[in-house]
This record gives sequence, C-alpha cells and structure tokens, in this order.
Amino acid sequence: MKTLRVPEATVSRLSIYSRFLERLDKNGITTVSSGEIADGVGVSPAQVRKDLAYFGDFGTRGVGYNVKDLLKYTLKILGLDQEWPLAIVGAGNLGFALCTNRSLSIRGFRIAGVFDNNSTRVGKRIGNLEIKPLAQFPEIVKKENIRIGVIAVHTSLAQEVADIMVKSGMQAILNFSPATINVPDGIEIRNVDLSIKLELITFNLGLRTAQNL
Amino acid sequence: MKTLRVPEATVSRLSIYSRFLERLDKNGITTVSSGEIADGVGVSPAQVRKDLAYFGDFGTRGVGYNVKDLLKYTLKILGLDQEWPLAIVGAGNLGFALCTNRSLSIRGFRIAGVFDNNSTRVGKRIGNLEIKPLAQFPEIVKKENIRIGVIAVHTSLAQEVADIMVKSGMQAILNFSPATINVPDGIEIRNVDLSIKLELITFNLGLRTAQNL
DNA sequence: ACAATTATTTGAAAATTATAACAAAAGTTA
DNA sequence: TAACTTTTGTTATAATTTTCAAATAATTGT
Ligand SMILES: NC(=O)c1ccc[n+]([C@@H]2O[C@H](COP(=O)([O-])OP(=O)(O)OC[C@H]3O[C@@H](n4cnc5c(N)ncnc54)[C@H](O)[C@@H]3O)[C@@H](O)[C@H]2O)c1
Ligand SMILES: NC(=O)c1ccc[n+]([C@@H]2O[C@H](COP(=O)([O-])OP(=O)(O)OC[C@H]3O[C@@H](n4cnc5c(N)ncnc54)[C@H](O)[C@@H]3O)[C@@H](O)[C@H]2O)c1
Repeated sequence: MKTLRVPEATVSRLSIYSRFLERLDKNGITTVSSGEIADGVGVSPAQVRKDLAYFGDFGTRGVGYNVKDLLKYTLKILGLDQEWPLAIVGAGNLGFALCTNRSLSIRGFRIAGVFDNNSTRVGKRIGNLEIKPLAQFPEIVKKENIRIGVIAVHTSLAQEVADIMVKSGMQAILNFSPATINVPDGIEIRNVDLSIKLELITFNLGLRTAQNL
Repeated sequence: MKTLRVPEATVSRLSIYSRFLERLDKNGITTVSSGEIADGVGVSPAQVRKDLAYFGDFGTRGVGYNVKDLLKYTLKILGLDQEWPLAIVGAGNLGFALCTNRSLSIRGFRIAGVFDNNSTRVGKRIGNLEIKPLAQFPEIVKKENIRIGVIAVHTSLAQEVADIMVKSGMQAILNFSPATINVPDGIEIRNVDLSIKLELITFNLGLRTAQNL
C-alpha cells in the first residue's frame, strides 16, 4: 500500500492550497506552478511540491499543475467530495455565527443540527434551522448520520458536552472553547484556538517591546 | 543573554498550561507536579518540564511547582501582565460574538474598538461599545494605542482590511477568515483556522472510512 | 527534430522538535 | 544525620519536518 504517514502540517497546508486553487479557478486561471502556489499562500515552492507528492504525481514538468484537476484532487484527498453534516452544541453568540456562516457550506459542510439546553433559546430558529433541546442530540445525530460535533458552549461546560458527544457516537469533535477536552482514544478532538493565537501574539509583541525592536 | 529561540509550539503549550494553572488556583490547589499538569492538558511530563525550562527554574525538586507563582510567571512570559486593547474590523455575526465574549477580558484583552463600513451597523452599540465607521480606524487605534487588529470580515475583503491595518500601524493581526493574508515583514499575522481544523477532521475520517476502521 | 527552458521528482542533508533517561536537589523519615 | 523518596532540570537520543540540490521529463520555439 502507498505510504499513508502524511504529516499533519501537510494536510493543513493542503487545505490552504485547495482554497487558493478555488480562487484561481474562479478567476479563470487554468495552470499554476508550485512557485505561484507558494507565493500565493506564503510557503516555499519545495514545500508545495513535497506536500503534493505525498498523494501522487499531479503536475507536468515544464508546465505546472492543472488548476481544475488539482483542485478536484485536493478536495478528494481532504474528503470534501462528499457532504459532511455537523452538529453544533451551544446556540449562543458563537453558535449563531457559525450557523449563519456561509463559507462552511461552500466546502461541503452542512449544519444539520443546533442544540442548546437553555429553554429561552430552544425552539427558536436560526435561518431555517430550529434550535433543539440537548436531550434530542443522540436521536438526531443518529438520524442525520452526523459524525462531527462542534462545541460552542461556555468553557466550563465543554467537557460535559464532549462526553455526551462521545456517548452519542461522534467520531470527531471541533472545540471552540479554550478548555482542554479529554476524549477516549479513537475520537478525534481539534481545537480552534482563539486564545492560543492571541497569546502567541502577545508573547511576541512582549519580546519585541523588551528588546526595543 | 539567555536563549530566546523558543519553539512556537512551546509558547502555545505555555498558554494552555497557564489556563490550566488558573483553574487549579481557582480550586485552591497550591502545588502541582509536571506529571499533573501533563495529565491535565494531555501532553507528556517531559514536555512540560522542557517547555518551562526555556524560561527558567520555576520548580522545586521533589516537590513540584507552586501554582500561584507559576501562574504568575506564565502570564508574565506570555505578556499578559498588561492589558491589550484590540481593534476588531467587521461587526457581523462573528464580530458581535467576539465583542460579547467574556473569556477574552479574563486574560487581559480589551476590545477597544469595533469597526464596520456598513451604514446600517455603524453607530449601533454592542454592549457599551459603539460600532465606528472604518474611516475612523487609524485615528482611534492611535488614540487607544492599539497594536493588535482582528479581521472579522468576509473572506474576499480580508486582505483589503489587513492592508488598512498595516497602514495604520498595527503590529499584529488575528485573522478569522479562511483567506491567506499577505503582510510586510515585521508584522505578525495569525490565523484562527476553523476551516483547516475541520478539513483535518474530514481528511482523517475519510481515511478511516477508506480503511474501514 | 533538436536545443533551450522550465518545473517536477526524488533523495539526501539540515534543522527543528519531541521523547526518554538520568543525575542533582529538596524534603521526609527514622 | 543519613538513607530514601520524589520530582525537577538537563543532557542525550530519536523522530519528524523542512530545505536543498541534482536528476529527469515535458514543452516551446527555431
Ligand atoms: N464568542 C466568540 O467569538 C468566541 C470565539 C471563540 C471561542 N469562543 C468560545 O466559545 C464558547 C461559547 O461562546 P459564546 O460567546 O457563544 O457564549 P454564549 O454564552 O453566547 O453561548 C453559550 C450557549 O451555550 C448554551 N449552553 C450552555 N450549556 C449548555 C449545554 N450543556 N448544552 C447545550 N447548550 C448549552 C447556552 O445556553 C448558550 O446559549 C466559549 O467557550 C467561548 O470562549 C467564543
Ligand atoms: N461566523 C463564524 O462563526 C465564523 C467563524 C470563523 C470564521 N469566520 C469568518 O469570519 C468572517 C466573518 O464572518 P461573519 O459570519 O461575521 O460574516 P458577516 O457577514 O456576518 O459579517 C461581516 C461584517 O463585516 C462588515 N464589513 C465588510 N467589509 C468591510 C470593510 N471593508 N470594513 C469594515 N467592515 C466590513 C460587514 O458589513 C459585516 O457586518 C468570514 O470570513 C468567515 O468565514 C466566521
């Protein structure tokens, strides 16, 4: 079998390349070189080629890559040749923003359920989606065949929600809270790190200030 | 001078440790070992010690670390011993959620300005913050001494907003859009990667499905 | 058809980052 | 005070990831 040990960083960059290719395609550009991709997304050309080489030979020497084809390949590799239903728990401000965010649907995601346990929110609609009580989570994710759960509740409740998600059969969890979530082996947990990114910035700005740069 | 070449991953983890220490402190726990921190945040004890060692000797052999002290040190290292005013551009759903997000202020951030160029939004209030026209961005960030800008506009407008931020003297930019933003050297750009994280998940779930795991 | 050009492949080297092992230090107990 | 336990700080090792450079292949223009 082909090597399947792909660095995570490579997959992340593939996602970036893919979105860049989408833009090129929309602008009617048909061919692109590794160098142009590199410039467009801010990495080295060698990196681009190396990353793509994990998955096959997509380019033509002397020419570059066919935009439409490479886009199709990257989407396929990322699993985006199918629709992914999502279940969001927490219909607060972030949950609302996520539900109304168009860019998710563009790349094959569909919010198939939003849940809250606050009775003032349950029953309300976000777009054409009705906020359901958390109690219905297991039943709905089963019916809708949802494998990915999204945590958008307050930090202190995130672990509790994660446990429910695991019990309901979620295979992956995307966590927006700054809490560290523990899940059993085999369940994939990913964090969207607003706080970490901000604190990386303050760390660096702090250094800079200390050195008067 | 001390070694200042700290891996970025180390700083990210420091941010996580710091938040974990905050929780311990709130629960009245006074001492903690590298192993306990490791368990709490899901890394190895060796990693914790190695990370902390970049910044000094904070622990006592045979005992562990003093929670209050280590928390104070981590905050100091991360630059969180001062207040950081932020300027958010884009008062849409995400911008609104960010403005009302309490967990930012807990760690020393303060939203000092929200901007939009849509006249139906400008002038409205979010909490006790008034949405200002984008035209006032340069003047307000100067007055408020803001060094960090936050991009919460639609993907296609993100670069344009970034350019304005750079021109207005921002030293760091936190970008929530999936766009790749180009900035001059010396300006720090960080992305909060919702899309990338989701696509890492679908990549892995796709693999799993392909192998019937 | 052939040379010149361009850009991918491929594999090895370098750099970075993480893991593991261990000696030193502090506290505890007899 | 001396042995013993615990846990750190540090050094060495291993793994991963990125960068570099040489080889190869395809296309374009003459
Ligand atoms: N607001 C942002 O821009 C932002 C950005 C990144 C991360 N975050 C994080 O996302 C989380 C949510 O933020 P928010 O601003 O949306 O908060 P919020 O208070 O507006 O929303 C939380 C929602 O979760 C619901 N909830 C609470 N417990 C629940 C449970 N057990 N089951 C189901 N629903 C439950 C609440 O009723 C509420 O509607 C926080 O951890 C925050 O730090 C927020
Ligand atoms: N909604 C989410 O949960 C979420 C999560 C992560 C990332 N994002 C990304 O964040 C971005 C914003 O998402 P959103 O849901 O808030 O969109 P939105 O459409 O609700 O808000 C965008 C806001 O930006 C304003 N705007 C547009 N151009 C502007 C300009 N040049 N200057 C100032 N203001 C301007 C608009 O008037 C609008 O109010 C998108 O790129 C989205 O992909 C959204």
